[in-house]
Amino acid sequence: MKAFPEKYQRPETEKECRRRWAADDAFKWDPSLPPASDYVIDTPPPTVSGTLHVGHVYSYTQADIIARYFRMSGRNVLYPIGWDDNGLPTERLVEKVKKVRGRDMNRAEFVRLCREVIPTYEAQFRDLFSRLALSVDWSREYQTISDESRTVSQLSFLDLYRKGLLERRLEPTLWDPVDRTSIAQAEVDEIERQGKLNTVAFGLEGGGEVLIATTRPELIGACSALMIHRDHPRASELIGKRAISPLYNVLVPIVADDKADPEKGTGIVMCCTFGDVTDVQWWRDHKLPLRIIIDKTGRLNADIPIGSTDWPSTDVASAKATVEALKGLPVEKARAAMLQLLSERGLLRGQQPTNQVIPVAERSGAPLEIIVTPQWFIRTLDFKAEILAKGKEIVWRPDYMRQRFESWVEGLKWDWSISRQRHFGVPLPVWYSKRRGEEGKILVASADQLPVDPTADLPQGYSAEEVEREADVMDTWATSSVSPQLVTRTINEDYGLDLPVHRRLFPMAMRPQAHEIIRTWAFYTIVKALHHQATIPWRNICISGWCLASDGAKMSKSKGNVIDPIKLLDENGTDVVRYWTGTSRLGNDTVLSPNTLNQGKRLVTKLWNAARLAHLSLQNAEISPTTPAQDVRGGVIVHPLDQWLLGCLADTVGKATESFEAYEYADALRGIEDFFWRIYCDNYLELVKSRTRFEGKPAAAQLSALHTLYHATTTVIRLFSPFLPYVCETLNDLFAREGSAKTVHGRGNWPKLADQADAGLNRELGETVLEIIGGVRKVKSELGVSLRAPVSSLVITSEPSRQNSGEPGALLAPVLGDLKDVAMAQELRFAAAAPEGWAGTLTANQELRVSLTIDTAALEKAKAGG
RNA sequence: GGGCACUUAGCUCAGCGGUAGAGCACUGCUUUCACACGGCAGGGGUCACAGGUUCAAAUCCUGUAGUGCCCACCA
Repeated sequence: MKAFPEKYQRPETEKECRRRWAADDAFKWDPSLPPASDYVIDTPPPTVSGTLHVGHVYSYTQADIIARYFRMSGRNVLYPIGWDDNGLPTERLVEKVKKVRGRDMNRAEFVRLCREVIPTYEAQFRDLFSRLALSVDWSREYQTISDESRTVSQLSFLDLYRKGLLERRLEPTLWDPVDRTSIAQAEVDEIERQGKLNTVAFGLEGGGEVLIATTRPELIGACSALMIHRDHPRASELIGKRAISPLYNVLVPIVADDKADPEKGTGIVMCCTFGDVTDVQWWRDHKLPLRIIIDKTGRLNADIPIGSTDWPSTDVASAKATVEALKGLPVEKARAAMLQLLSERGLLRGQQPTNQVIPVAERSGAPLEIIVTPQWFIRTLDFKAEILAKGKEIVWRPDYMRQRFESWVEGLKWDWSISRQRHFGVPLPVWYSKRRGEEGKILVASADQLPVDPTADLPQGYSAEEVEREADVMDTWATSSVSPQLVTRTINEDYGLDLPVHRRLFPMAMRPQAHEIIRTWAFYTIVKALHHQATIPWRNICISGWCLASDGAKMSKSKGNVIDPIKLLDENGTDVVRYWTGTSRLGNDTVLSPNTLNQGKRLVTKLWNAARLAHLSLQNAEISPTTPAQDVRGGVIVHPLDQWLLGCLADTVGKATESFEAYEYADALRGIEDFFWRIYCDNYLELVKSRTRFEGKPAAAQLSALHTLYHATTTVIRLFSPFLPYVCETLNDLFAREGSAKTVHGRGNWPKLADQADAGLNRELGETVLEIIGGVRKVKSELGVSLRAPVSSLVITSEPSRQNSGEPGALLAPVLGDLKDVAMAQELRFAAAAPEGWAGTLTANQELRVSLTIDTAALEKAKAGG
């Protein structure tokens, strides 16, 4: 064995471990092993859009703990890593860093800038993940914007298009007027703000008026109907009549619909194309005309065909004046202007403040508009039942996270829009024909020409003049939703680069991810697997919670409670930080608590020192340990306390294994820690010291102790190693015999239950010994003397009720020497009753005499039974 | 408005039908002999509240309140 260093040199050791893991290819998937042992992880490719977050540390470490366990347990783990580097977040980052605006540049130039900026940020993530000791296979690193990823993503497009699951449709879409792109339902956030509910008077055809309430008066021009509930007092009077919109004088039908709440506002609401999602539904249900007055930048149009046949006005001239007054104004300003105009004419009849929750774009924060543009949609609404069924086939960890998925699917209102009017993404692989006779025909790229950029390439058999080029790109989720397929490089039986590998690896074993992207990443990945192969993408999904600041609040820049993960690692060391993540189970949010970090620090130090003690005894010993089970059976480990310790260890191994198999790594950690501190360090090491180190002990007892020490220490190191990879790797190496410098994290290196001694071996004896040790410690503590203070006489008696059933000394005979040593007792004897006048505990002059009464019932029973 | 989770010692959490647990913090003691980044002992909780089931409830059921999240509505 190597010499044991005085102190644990953390930064150097961490580096050395990483070097060795890389040199040994320790974390590579081995294709030559039988497929049944495969354990494939669908690692989240982090969005490379800026700052590292402690949340990354938290969730990626949890996944790694699981990965390390499964690898050690013998699975052939494939743990890939990639970077999601395209899409809106990256564009915004590049715009910030380079101080440019993507929309003012041509695509090629902007993409060049993106590719220039990305590597710096990827390097930061690579550095963090590597320091975290993620046991990923770095040789499989990929980018979602690489040629290969673009090919796979476009293959996914081809397959869905061919199956009719992906369509180009001209229809209302959620629109971000700041980023000027269509977005998906999943990218919608909400903000709360103060708004005003305005009561506005509409005229009635043939005289009279009707009052409506609206928070968006600037959309009066887009009004295509008024909606009223059947139970509204004026329902019978109004339904079927036509109203005249103020300022535009457009004739709009008054329509009955039960979604109009008679209690809200005036009970009569205008339907505009489009103010919100309900408008879209009304527009569809009642086949209302489309009246668009807002453009893609969120401003009011100048060109509004009022007066045309499907946009009739009773006073076209004043309508045009209104259009003229509002043209080019952004919605907020148009709203103010409109209210001004209404109030000048006495048409604004009331105003009351109201708390509004309005939908905004997640990325830009801009209030959304709903705009009619041609976009590409993946069909989801027609497949809710199938998607839900697939969700039920997957094991959600924790199980309740499935509910979030299900309520999201049940609440879907839009198909999945994947086209984005942006630059840096995977291009939609299509053109539109301009050939005579097939104008507008969609020309899809062929599989063999991928990856394709329609703005640069052409469809086979067409000239540049014959096509209109699709300039949109896919949303980043359209690509990251095939993250498993990016790894297998194959979509399904028909499309791909490596079908045999895909057949072997897909569906995968496990997806780790955070809960806030269940509605996006988890959902989209499930949809893609369903559409491509009618299957689930993975058998398990592990949902991690959030990391909160130490005050329990969400970390955010504005609160100034953000912690830099690199600093956290510098200050504490990776193992300590990983310990903290390991104490929190899947799905639970956690606070970054100094207490827990401190606990981890203590553990690492204690582990180091306990190993050092064992090492001191073992380094010059000539022993050849086999397994705990064999050494007990083979008569090498003969001492009852050694057997007891190994029995406890077996129990710990069994429980930890069981917990890990259920993905309850936090339970496993707790059990391992419990054994390590309470049984192993606090008691066993104290008990065994004399037998290993003092002269004059029987050789058999010493050999027994040394073997036990070796087994217990090396097993504990392996048990802790998924959590504390660096210190465990280092310690494991120090105990390695010459020429066997295998990593502790190697496949199959998890302690096997079959190799352990019998669980619970000599349990009663061990517990009785602990009771005696505890009793002596308590006496010494209460008397305020050192634990090392010698005891002149230690007398042990049984509980009064047991006193007739025999001498406890006979039962404890084999461990008397150990008890004497650990208690520092010069004399140890058993008595039927406590000696007269001792009264349990006492001191006399310099002498410490201790009398303990213990319950030996269990011990006797065990003796009798065994 | 619907759903989910949580509410246990000052703090962070475990326990989930059978005498209240851990770590940190607190108090006292303890330092040649692995570790003072240690050890030992101790104080501290009517397990959110109210009902119910049970021989027995922190644990199961019902309801209430608070916290967080998800979803929906938002004229």
